[in-house]
Amino acid sequence: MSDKSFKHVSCQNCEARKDSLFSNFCDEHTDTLNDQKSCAYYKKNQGLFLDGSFPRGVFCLNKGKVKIFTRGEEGKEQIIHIAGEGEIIGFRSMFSGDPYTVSATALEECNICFIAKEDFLNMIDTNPSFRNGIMRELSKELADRAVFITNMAQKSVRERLACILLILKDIYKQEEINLTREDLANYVGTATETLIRLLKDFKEDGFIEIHTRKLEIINKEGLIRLAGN
Amino acid sequence: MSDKSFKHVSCQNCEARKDSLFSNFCDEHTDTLNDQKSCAYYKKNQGLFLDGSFPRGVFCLNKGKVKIFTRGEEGKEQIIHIAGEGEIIGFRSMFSGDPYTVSATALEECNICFIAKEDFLNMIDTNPSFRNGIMRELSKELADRAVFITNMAQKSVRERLACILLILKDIYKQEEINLTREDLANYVGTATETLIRLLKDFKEDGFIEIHTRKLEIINKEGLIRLAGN
DNA sequence: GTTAAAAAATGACTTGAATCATATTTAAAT
DNA sequence: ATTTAAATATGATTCAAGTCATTTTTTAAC
Repeated sequence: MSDKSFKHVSCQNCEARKDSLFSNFCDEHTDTLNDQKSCAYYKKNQGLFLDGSFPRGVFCLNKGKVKIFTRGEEGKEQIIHIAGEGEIIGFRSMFSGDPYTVSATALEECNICFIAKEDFLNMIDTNPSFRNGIMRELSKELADRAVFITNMAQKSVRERLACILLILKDIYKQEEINLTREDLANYVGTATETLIRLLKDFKEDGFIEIHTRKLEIINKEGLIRLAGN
Repeated sequence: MSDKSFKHVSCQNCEARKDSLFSNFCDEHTDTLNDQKSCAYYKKNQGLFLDGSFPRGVFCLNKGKVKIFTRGEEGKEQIIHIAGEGEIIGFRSMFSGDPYTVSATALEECNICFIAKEDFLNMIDTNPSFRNGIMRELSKELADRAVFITNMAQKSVRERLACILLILKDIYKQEEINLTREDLANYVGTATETLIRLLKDFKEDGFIEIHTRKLEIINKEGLIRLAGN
């Protein structure tokens, strides 16, 4: 399962790249990218980087899911984002000389490529359309986080869970949502016990099906109505 | 008070520019900026832009304070940020073709310059050091918002109020903090009544002094301890 | 297959903070 | 100065959601 089929995807043939900010690279740029990147396998719960450490480059997620999180005062995680296939991870910290302010950990077996800071910044400087893509992405995330803040401030835990399940649906697509209850609670911003109780409610209300730890959304419309945005 | 002394600051002599992303513009670039910008006076509660409308350029705050906010489901405001002198407002939406996702309103009498989208984007394309400054700023805000989300999720209203007061202290500097209780509540993410009660507590605990609507922080250390980060 | 450990679930209890109602103060308008 | 409206303040009540304790289930390790 975790054999070499996981490793050394070429950028030219990378399916994930089609959904990524590298998607409109010309052949030449793609070749260069392929030469510069290195490719690695991450097992479940393996960290990509830690809050406080210094960034040496960016990660590009070929296969799997990665959680991006901060830690609050008592060390409790707050998940800020879950990255899916094709996402570039950690590019926000390329532009300041500062250490990471978030941590990233593989949520499942992942295949992840790495591009050194120098090469990445060179792409930014020399490829205006790529640069624009990056800036657009930065802005989009800024907008997403404003919504996240507002939801945290104004919605009930129940409504927030509905929101998060809808977000996860978009990330996991046809796959079932596969997160620990604790991770899910740390994304919604609630206690694990509360989250478990709400999942039970959602099951009884016919919004989701629970297959041990995996979740399947069976009434998206209902969740949208509940989430209320 | 709100006479023409407010208007037509030149970029060359602008005090606010020294604290802004335009600070290391060379003389030539500063002259160009000065030619391109237009200058306007905003009265209290006047809007700069509204969520959903299309951006036509960026605003540069010369004097005053501006709140950046979203609206939740029932129209309740959530303040995301309060901009002070020298801040460029609305540049996040320059990079996508999308409408604003937040609104901006003057909190007091303001003097605000405007730079058309085209001119601004031209600066980004032709001035790498300015561009880097902008990208650094985008990243910094992204980091700030991750902290904001975590605080919302994990801190009590009391702790959040302490955080926000400290943030406001940095924005208002020597001035007293001058916000309605409602705005402050909409920044902390709580009900106005709860906020009022907590301000009273903070006064009794010797953290702040209340001069009718204006707030003065008299025990910063205490607030830092309470805020806990 | 058995054991150990981690994750998920349930119950009982407590409380922070929201809501609703109303009063008082401050600021703005005439 | 007087009226009106907006902002601030206070009291009473309710409830969503947190915490702590314990049990059951699932997963991983040997």
